[in-house]
Amino acid sequence: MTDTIATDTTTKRAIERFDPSIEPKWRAFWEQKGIFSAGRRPGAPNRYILEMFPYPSGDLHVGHLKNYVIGDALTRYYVIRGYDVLHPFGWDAFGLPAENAAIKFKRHPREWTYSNIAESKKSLEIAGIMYDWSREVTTCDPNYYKWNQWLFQLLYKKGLAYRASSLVNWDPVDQTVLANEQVDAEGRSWRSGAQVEKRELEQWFFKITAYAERLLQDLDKLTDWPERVKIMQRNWIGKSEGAEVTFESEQGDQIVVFTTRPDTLWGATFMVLAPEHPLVAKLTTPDKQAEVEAYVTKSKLESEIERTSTTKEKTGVFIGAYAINPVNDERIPIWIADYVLMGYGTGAIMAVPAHDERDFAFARQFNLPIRVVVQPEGQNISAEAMSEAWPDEGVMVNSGPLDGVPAGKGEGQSVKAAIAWLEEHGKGKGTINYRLRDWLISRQRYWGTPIPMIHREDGSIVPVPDDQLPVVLPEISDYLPKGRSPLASATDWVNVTDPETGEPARRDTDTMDTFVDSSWYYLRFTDANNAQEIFSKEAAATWMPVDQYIGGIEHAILHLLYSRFITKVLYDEGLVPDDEPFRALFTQGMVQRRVRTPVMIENDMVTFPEELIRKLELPREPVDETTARAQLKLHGYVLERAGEGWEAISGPVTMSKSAGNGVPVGPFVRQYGSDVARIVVLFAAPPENSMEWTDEGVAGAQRFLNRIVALFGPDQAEIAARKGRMYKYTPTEADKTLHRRLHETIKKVTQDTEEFHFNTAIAALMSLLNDAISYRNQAGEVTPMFTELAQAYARLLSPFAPHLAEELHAWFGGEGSVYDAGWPEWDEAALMQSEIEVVLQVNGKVRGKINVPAQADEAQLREWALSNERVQSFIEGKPVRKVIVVPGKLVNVVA
RNA sequence: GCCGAAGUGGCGGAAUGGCAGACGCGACGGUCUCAAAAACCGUUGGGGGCAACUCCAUGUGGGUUCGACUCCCACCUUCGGCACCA
Repeated sequence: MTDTIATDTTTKRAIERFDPSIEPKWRAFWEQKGIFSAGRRPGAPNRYILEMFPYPSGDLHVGHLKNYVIGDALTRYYVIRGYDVLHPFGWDAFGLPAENAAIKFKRHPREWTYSNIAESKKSLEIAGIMYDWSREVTTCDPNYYKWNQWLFQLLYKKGLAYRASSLVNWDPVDQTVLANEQVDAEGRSWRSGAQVEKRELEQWFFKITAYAERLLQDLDKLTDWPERVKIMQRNWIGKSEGAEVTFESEQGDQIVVFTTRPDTLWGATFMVLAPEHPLVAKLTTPDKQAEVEAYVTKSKLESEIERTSTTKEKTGVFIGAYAINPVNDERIPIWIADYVLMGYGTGAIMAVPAHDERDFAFARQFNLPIRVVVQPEGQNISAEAMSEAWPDEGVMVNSGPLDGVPAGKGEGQSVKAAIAWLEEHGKGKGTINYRLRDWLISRQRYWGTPIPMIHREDGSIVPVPDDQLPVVLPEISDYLPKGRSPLASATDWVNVTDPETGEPARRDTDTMDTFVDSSWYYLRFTDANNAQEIFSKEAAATWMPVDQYIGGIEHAILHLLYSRFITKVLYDEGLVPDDEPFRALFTQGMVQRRVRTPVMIENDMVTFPEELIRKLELPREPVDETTARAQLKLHGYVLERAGEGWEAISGPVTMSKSAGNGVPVGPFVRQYGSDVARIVVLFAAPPENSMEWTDEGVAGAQRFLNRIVALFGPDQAEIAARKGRMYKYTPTEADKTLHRRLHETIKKVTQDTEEFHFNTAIAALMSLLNDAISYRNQAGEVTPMFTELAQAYARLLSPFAPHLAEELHAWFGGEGSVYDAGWPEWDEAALMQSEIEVVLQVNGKVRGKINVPAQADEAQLREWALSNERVQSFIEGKPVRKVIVVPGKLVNVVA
């Protein structure tokens, strides 16, 4: 920090720069003093701040850092404010990627995972992200997954874990079953991207549907969650109210349908079953057999994307059978069609083409009858003339007991009336349906928590007794996926004796979905080293719920919904104090960076590099420059000169290993400092937005820290010498102004930090720095006011540039850590100005400004405004109709 | 198709009913230097004017208001989520 590199010609003071080599000593200092250890301030109000724990992917780049920098800034803010803060870290270490990497690099998943953890941890330490490492958890450690197994058994005992055979999502590449949440809209696996197939398998499920209503209702309690996350969860839970109505086939088989419009039952003209519906085989008449089987087979083979495409023409087959409409005993044909999904409702619908868009399209496609039962007000629609369904309000017609009732959901309206009628006549009942499915947790893979259950020879299942947990993942040599769990090949491990009878039995060979591991890890942090329990009630009561959870929007549904579910289960068990895990949620935006690819230009002809040819499907043969630019532009690329050669520069894309645009943490921090990286990330954009990482942004952050050092560095001894002394002096105007600016800044930084407006908090600190520099240049010496400012500045900087803040604190004679120095408080009185500027408007346009005493009242302001020359000239002698006076702000004269 | 968010200088963004463009980046001019970099000083929304100044301007069109980036209505565009959910 002492390397003088130039001389400022105006003040002849040595210029110093921010030196990143000061950082390691402060990290060691914090570590040694335990500044960021939870429980350091017993009795103080506490905070639990948590970033979503990562999958250990090895070397971190600065894009990974953003999440941690936000959490670290908040942690430091609350620590300097005097809170006892829990800020722990861990590793979501189980899961497919380790196994896939193990297969690819021929290393054991454990070895690969732990070496990644060591590397990632080093990056975080170098970056000075401070965690209470004594509470580190690693999900692939038996001391952790033991409690995963315990949790599984708790759910089992409560009837919330069950085994069932069902049609499940099968990923043919990763060779495993996936949860619904892990399959995207196009029917592709979240990991492998492969088209998922449907298979009938026996699997373990968690009964999350038992909590559907609470998961939905309690979203309203989460006032500090982003609205869009809550909306996504609401949509995912997908509650709809309606009725179940029982139809009967002519042979007497009961066919239950779910409908949200039981009022339109009288308009049902046919019925549709999902192709997979269990009654299809039984009901199909012999003459239709071949046709129906062909259709069922075809729809099984069709990919999810083809099947669910909304633009597709409706397809279906009449199965030859008829059902009786329970409300009017009408005989209606039964069809199968793939637009009816087995996974929703009952897999069977009554079709009311007049009032449902899809049924309408189907009826038109196959010439099925349409009957109007809701007549829109003031219209008289007829089935023949309809060009689209009428799903809206009107009055019920052709509906027996419902005729004349207004169509709608409210009291005294058709839906309620229909449900009442159905219940009274025993033909159906009001019901609520959710789109949420139970959580399928079995995985036929090696690298996960073994499911702690034992299968007896008679087919029954018993849990592994608690005192035999954990069921340790066995060592095997071949973890290649093969359609059944690789664990099945560990025969010594699989073959056990029944804990109750001593008879030979077999272990369950599947492992748990990694989302089970991450659904409760935040609870383990409260008591991470407890060998007796999953966590103690007291520890959970002390810290839970998490006060601030920070992570990516990509977990809006999966992880957050599962965590809420598990917390509710544990709450019902009396183990946690609150039935929601995360009081506040913040979803941060991505860090992006442009990708630069060198391009060959010879004789004005451009040859694209191989990687761009493949990625953007560009021509292999050389093209002229204009064509090249146009082709690149289509993909958001520009062609630019770079030194001697040329580069194709992409638009900003998320930093990632695959895009090759990550800036590694280690080298960056060593060259520029972690404080620079933090300022870049926090200042560039609001933290919820994505931000572009640029060299200019880095230079700007560096400049800011350099200016701080250049201002305070040369004066450090003098500032330190004045520390704690009280001065009696008559403040100059400049003193008063700087004092006011300091307190304005304290207020703004405090408020902005609490609201996650780190970019404006840092802007305020830059602004104050600019003022302080001007002040110091004019004063020409270290004044009492400058000393006051310097002391406060170090503390205000501490959440954002912690190493420099600690250095400043030490320079200025501070004892111990800046984080024990307390956060500066602003003084409202200091914000007052004796004289303020008031804006004068004529007809809403600014026409002048006057300086007036701050306490000037309305009458005075009015007087001054009206007598103002410029105001007069704009009134142009017209009569003044109205004068609006906003004391302290403006006067608007309406003429 | 449904739901949601957003649209402000060359760029990131600031201002949630009261001076639009804080802070930063970039650009331009200057100081220092043999030169460059760094650093420092200044200018920087657009039009008009020698100037004091003035007009226009926050996606588009309307409205409410003394006053609208901010509130209301309609539309356009972009992004995100869901999507044959009965």
